[in-house]
Amino acid sequence: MKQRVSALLRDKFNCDIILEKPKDRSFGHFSTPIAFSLSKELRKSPMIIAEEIASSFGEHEMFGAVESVKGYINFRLSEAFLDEYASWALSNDKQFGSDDKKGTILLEFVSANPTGPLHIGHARGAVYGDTLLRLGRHLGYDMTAEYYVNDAGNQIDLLGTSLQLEGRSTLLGEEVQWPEKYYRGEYLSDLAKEVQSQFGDDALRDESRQKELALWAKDKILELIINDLKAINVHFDTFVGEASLYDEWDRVMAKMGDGVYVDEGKTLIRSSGLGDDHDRVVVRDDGRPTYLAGDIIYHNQKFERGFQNYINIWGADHHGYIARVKAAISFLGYDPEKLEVQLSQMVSLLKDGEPYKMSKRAGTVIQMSDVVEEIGADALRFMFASKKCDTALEFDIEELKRQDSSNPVYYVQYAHARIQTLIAKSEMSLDDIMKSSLIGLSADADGLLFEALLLPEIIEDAFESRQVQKLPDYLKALAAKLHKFYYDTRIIGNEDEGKLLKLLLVVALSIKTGLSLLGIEAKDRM
RNA sequence: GCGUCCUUAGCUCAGUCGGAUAGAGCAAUGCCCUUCUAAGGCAUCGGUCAGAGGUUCGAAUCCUCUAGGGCGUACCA
Repeated sequence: MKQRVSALLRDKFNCDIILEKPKDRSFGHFSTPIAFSLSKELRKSPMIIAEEIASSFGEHEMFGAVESVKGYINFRLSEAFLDEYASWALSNDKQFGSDDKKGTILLEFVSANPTGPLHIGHARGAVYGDTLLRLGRHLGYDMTAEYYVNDAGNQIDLLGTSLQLEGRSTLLGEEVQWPEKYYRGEYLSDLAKEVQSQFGDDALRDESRQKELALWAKDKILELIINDLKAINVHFDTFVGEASLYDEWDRVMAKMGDGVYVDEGKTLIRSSGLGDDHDRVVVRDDGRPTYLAGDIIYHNQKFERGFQNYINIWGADHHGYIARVKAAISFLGYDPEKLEVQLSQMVSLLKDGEPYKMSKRAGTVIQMSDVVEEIGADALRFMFASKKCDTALEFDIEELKRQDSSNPVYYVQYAHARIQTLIAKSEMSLDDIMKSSLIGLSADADGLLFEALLLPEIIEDAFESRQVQKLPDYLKALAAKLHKFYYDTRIIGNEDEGKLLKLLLVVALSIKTGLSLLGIEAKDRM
């Protein structure tokens, strides 16, 4: 709707006019403060300018009224326009809020190391990324969801060591020397048992088999992770393993040209001039590549696959990494601007008001799957999607578990269920309801209709600004309006029953579409 | 130290391409089910938008400084 009004104004005035939604609906559906900025230029008072502009519209089919109030120009959409738009949406529910944007986007997110199950911090990135994915696809972008698997390097060696020590200690009852860093947790005990039964005790003792066990375990763990993600409706199109990339190393190094150099037996990338503090080692003097090396080949591979844009969702602790990866991208001959990195800030947990420190290696992590079990995937998704991802988020784990009926996701779903109940209860057929006209609604009903029809611009805004919380915020507001309307207005048996039910169908459509973009299913009955 | 993200109600958070009276949820208090699902609605309480300057018709929003916090500042991932 906003686009339509905006386009109309652009044609009329030959420039973009800022449109806002007034908080007070008595000011109309849209308004613009344009007269204020014009007043200096035209040397006239904003009031007079607004009055002149408003009256220049005369009768227009899209607007029921265009008025000037205290320098603002307020637009009220015509009932015919709203009715026509709502009817179109109801009969084209799949297209409602969708668009035909063009462009291919590679979205990489989660990419948690395959050394343990996902914890609650990963969940935030997963929910944020998947919501972005659903929004982008709805808008027509051709998006690929990718998971980068760090299946090489120190953490894989450590996984093998940890696995053997765990087995020798708990299964074989040996006294073992624990290194400073190692992985632990229930999943590791389970894996050790599986090693014992599948490969025998020797496999737990023979240090030369660590690597083999580590690679075996990492596949098992990746399966765990994929299942965890599946439980919250997150699916990936592609998985790229770090280890598989190293065949390309020589070619990629040659491609970087002067971007890399050798010093004292180490290979470094010249990132210092490109926003980084200093140059970074990519290959150690013993020939082992660093983590950055893998990322360089990976990003080269990404760009060679030829997407138009790239979005990475990283944990905020990786933010210092952006400059060096972008430096590598420009040395590789690509435009670093095409890579957009969204940081998802830390999730810090409180337990009974006290900070709850998580440590993956000490096994004190709060696993995502445990939280999902407690509160359900819907609530988890709604909660994380509601928070701006660039703010550190803090919540009490006990409080989160307690959330049941007070959870906003139920509030929104309840609104949808109420509508479905009414539709089922009414003796009118869907056809009859659809034939009703939405002209002549009360002010409250008009407000509800307008709110419901805002969904498309919320979707667009949420995706383009990467601020996915705008969608859950909107759904909460829409549900609140619905609940109030439901309370105030008796629908069944109302003389305008058809009209009101049609209005509610539009609301239900927006809620259902909105929820599905959050990876949550709308309920018909609760 | 430097970089970076932040600081809004008792708590958790929205609101920032500068606009009309700063909003929700939770918590607290009180009302509303012989009425389509009370998983709901209504009302009350609660704010120096961290602080100080600046920009202008107008600032929670933009700029500068100060204070406080998170994260980073590895040849770890």
